[in-house]
Amino acid sequence: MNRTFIKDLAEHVGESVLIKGWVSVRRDQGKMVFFDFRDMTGEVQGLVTPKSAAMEVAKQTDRESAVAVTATVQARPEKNAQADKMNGGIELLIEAIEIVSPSGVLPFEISEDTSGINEEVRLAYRYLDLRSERMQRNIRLRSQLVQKCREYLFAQHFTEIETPLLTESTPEGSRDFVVPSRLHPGKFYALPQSPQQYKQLLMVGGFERYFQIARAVRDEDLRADRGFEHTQVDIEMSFVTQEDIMHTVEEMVTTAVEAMGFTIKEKPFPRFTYAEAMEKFGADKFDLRTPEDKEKGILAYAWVHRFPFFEKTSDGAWTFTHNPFSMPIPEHIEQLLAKKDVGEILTTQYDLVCNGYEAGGGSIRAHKPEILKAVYEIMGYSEEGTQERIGHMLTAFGFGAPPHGGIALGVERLVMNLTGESHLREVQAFPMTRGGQTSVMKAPKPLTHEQLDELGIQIKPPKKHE
RNA sequence: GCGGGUGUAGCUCAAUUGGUUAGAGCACUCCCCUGUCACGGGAGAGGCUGCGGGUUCGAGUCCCGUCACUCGCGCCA
Repeated sequence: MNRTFIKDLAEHVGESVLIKGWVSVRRDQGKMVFFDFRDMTGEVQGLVTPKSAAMEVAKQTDRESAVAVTATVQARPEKNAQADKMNGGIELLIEAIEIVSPSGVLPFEISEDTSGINEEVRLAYRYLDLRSERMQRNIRLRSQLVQKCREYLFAQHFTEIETPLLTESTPEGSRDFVVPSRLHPGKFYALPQSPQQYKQLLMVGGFERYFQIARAVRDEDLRADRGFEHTQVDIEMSFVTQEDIMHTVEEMVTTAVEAMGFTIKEKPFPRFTYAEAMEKFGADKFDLRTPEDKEKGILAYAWVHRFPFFEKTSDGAWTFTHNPFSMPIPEHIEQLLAKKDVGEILTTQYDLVCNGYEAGGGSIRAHKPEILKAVYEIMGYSEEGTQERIGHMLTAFGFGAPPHGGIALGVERLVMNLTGESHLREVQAFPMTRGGQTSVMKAPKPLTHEQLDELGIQIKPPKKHE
């Protein structure tokens, strides 16, 4: 017999069916035993009557065991119907239960919200935590969002391209995660903080419209809304203006979240200059929702643009505020090339804000070598230093580089907005603890001496604090 | 790196001012129960109070150290 999905059972009243899934709960009344069964499509009640041959197995069928159940679908007696529940009008009259895979005693309760459970325990048994209703909903919602974005982008003639994971350390930005090279002892790859340089090179490579569901990794201390790893919808387009990109992103986000049944507070997304945002909200990210909006789960997107390009570091040097590869706004190009009034130069950077979070950011890039060079000069790099860091980009831009720009949207941030979750871990399948330990498995771990030798790495004994 | 919070049964928590045998709910085991739906009723098992040291006649409780988890700051183009 073919398996029937639980959501389709109502179409099979009077028929014998085979379902497969898990036991959510068993209610044993002695002569009669009730079950709630669950598969990826839904839930249904089953019952074993006194004369059923399944009674003996039913008594030993524990919660969360994987089962295959043969049963007749029947309408519930009227007084026992549950109108508010999925399949509340039907039930399964069980003929046989096969315990496909039994479950031991659960380390914590997964039939209720698990957010109150100790994080270490949840993550040690993350595969059980993932069975809980809330985690199932969050992870599926995440998948749907990515699907909708992909559908939109493919419809707009984007090409999905993967960029390398083992790459070069970026001198700017955050601390790199590094990977030792066996073939080149003493040398290291870095994991990407973003596909920034590769996606720009893809523009030089003639793809014009690129996207990637990209993993990005940064070795900075964790927060509730920030992990070592995150995923971004990474986009880059050629022969476009800032308006074009903002329009495309806005349309993608709107199409995706509205297709999923969410409501957006204001369209087109309101825009604030950085100066306006700082004056009005005291921050470059803010929440435009009223208390009623929050209750209704409404999404309040907004753009922030016209950021300062540079800011002073503590030792008085200039550094970029967002992205050194950005173009200044058109009317400030001369000023940048002349390196005049550096603090007043504005960048083409635009950030997408939603419900108080920064959901993404991007810019028009400097595709002309002299503009990029000027940025590095302002930041105090010598000719040689600039060549060392970004000489390959300057070279590439010398071969008919199209004007281009893009954006990266944080998938976790977007899903947090959709679900109302305030913790990154609730929208990632296998997150880390705040201390950087992985779920289920216990990385990071020491390497064997053989592995270390092969990599040419010597581990110093940890420093003793006096 | 800094600051706050937490750590007691498998899970969530309680335990008066430092005081006798550390309790409860859920989960688990056994018994009873033919319409339950977080079923119900009865009985039972289950504890290195994170770890180490100290103060005290006596420490889950006070002190010092340490570890883990967590929230924020620094950091995060």
